[in-house]
Amino acid sequence: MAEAPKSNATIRDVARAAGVSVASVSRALNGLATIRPELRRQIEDVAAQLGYVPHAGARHLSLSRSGTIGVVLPDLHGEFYSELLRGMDNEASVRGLHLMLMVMHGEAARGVTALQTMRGRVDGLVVMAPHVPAGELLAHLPAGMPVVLLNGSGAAPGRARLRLDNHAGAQALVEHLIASGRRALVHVTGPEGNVDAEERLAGARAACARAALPLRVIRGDFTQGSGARAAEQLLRDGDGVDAIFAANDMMAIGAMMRLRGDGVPVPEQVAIAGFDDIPLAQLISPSLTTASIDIADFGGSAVARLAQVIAGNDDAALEQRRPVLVVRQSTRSNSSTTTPADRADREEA
Amino acid sequence: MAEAPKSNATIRDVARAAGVSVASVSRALNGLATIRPELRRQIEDVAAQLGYVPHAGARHLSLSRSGTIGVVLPDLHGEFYSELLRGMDNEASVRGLHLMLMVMHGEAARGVTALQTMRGRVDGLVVMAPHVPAGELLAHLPAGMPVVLLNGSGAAPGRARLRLDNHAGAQALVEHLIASGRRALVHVTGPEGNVDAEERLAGARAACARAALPLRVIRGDFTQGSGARAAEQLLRDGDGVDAIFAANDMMAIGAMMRLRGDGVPVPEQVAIAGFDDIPLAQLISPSLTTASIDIADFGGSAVARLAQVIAGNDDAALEQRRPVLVVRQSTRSNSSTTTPADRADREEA
DNA sequence: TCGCTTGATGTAACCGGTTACATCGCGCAC
DNA sequence: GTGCGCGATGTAACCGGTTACATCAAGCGA
Repeated sequence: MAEAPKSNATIRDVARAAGVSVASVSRALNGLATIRPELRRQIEDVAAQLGYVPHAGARHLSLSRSGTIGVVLPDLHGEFYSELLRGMDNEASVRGLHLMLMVMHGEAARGVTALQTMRGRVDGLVVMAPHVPAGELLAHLPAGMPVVLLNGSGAAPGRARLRLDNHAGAQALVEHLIASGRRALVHVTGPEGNVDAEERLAGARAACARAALPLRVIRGDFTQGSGARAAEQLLRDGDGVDAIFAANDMMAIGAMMRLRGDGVPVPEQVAIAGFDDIPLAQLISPSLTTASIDIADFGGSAVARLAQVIAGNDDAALEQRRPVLVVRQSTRSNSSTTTPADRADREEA
Repeated sequence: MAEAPKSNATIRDVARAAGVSVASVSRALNGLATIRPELRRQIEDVAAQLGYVPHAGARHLSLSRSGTIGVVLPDLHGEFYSELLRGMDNEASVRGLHLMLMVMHGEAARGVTALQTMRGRVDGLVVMAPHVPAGELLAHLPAGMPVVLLNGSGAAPGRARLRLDNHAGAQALVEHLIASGRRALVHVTGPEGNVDAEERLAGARAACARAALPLRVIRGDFTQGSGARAAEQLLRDGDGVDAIFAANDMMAIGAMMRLRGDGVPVPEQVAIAGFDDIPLAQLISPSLTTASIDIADFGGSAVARLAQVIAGNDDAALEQRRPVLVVRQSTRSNSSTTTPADRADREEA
């Protein structure tokens, strides 16, 4: 067990106390250059005794490497971001990197300029900003700042980028709904201007168009509450909707709870599907059919990719991930139905 | 809109380009000292043209302030930590502070020594380490590092500290269960060595002792899975348990899903209660009775408190927060029962 | 014995800011 | 006309590390 630091000794204090030069101390403690083993041990002893801990900031300045990467997120609400962060943290921890958090709170303008203050603070950034065009983002970055873009919109030539194939995911989901007999479909969108939301909408539209079915669209904002409101609207209108595809799981869950609260059986009368596959999706009952991203893995990959960019070996390619359709109870086809709730719970338990 | 940085100009580059000294540039850009307004504007222009962005690390070194605080968490799984982090981020953002994340991943030893590397990286730490004695934590901190302890165990004289009154919360919860007619109580604990878990157990024991009722105890580990396993064990034993109090919401939810999956009506046959009041608790159906902490607010307060400590004006007192009992559907007393699931959903919708 | 190589150690410049202190120039009072 | 004070600006030290380069001593062959 290491000694408790008694003071904030500097490397020069250690050098003085050990009767050597700062260079020797630095070398001894970093195990880098050739140094007499005996001297090294002596220096280590003195350092321990003084409770010397290197000043990370100073080291950072001279190495021009901070060992820290910045994570830029639009928000922290809900399980999506916490899973993403968890995956990032895992990967960063393995690589000995620290994570600095930056949440944009929806304020695109302020958030984007805030990125500049990252110069000299982080070695690179993983940016998820679905409401900001990639071009604008990049324009505001300190020159030469390594970046990995997550799911942004617009072109970003020469930049590493990870994207979800939202279109394919949404299309597969809606095709599943249609295949299981649903005909009157509603899509609850994400917030306006959000790329992911727009692509999911497009995917849903494509699937409906191919089947020559209409698609009703209600605007949401990715919050559980907006999903519930969409459900309310449908309850008021009462025009025989038999499937709801929400652009993310939280809205799907909001809608589901609202419908069930009003006695509408899910999935018997209305099937519900989401997008993301947050942990909650399989926990809830009926469990939620969704387009599954391995969110934590996605985050981890982003960090791994950034490490590549920082190291200078990255092909700057665009990597697409295709979500996989996970069919659960919330979209069981009405033909195979028996009784309401309790039976449903059993299937995935 | 700010200019896009074209290079990584330093303050000396700006000084040279503007034909002034670095001191003037520093003064002009920080708006600190007296400087001729005209000169200031000229310097600002040059800086903008060069796309100059101050190097945070360098500034940090000379100011010996990083504007960053470290957040040390035991884990990131589940909604508890994401809510906590969200509250911290909000408060930090208001105060213009950055957040650096450190997750201990349960490895107490490695985690504790890792704290030392925070020297020169952060201005202070908010530490939540329910499995590490406060004394040991503090012993490994760089000297003079401002700290706010969240819910640790052991004494920490002279340190700012925020704690939950786990004992009172658990006691209130169990008293509620007893008051609503439950007699055969089970407590599912958190992981061994976790202070919060131990205090909640003690609170539950106290309530039972006062009512002269026995309390069966099953060990869990705060994960949803362990809650489910506890439920399984009870199902196997089949000895008429009528209430489960889990030491956190995730385990309560795990147990609830497991029981319902097996056809055991909740709350009719078995009442279930958790602890924390994560967002999911009121989302799930039946909604979960729990001891509510305003998690985000708790996190925000911790950051605010740390800011005080850093500023040097903090009384280093221990602040206790008492969770409030939130009664929801999962513990409705069996007397008022009508039909199973659907009715239950309606109450809090 | 001397010169040269080689390995260990020390000296000082540097990373990029901030700021105490020195300097400079100007206006005003004598 | 001089001296003084004062506000604006410049110089250089400093924050705490790393490391290129200089230095020095020891070892070895001629």
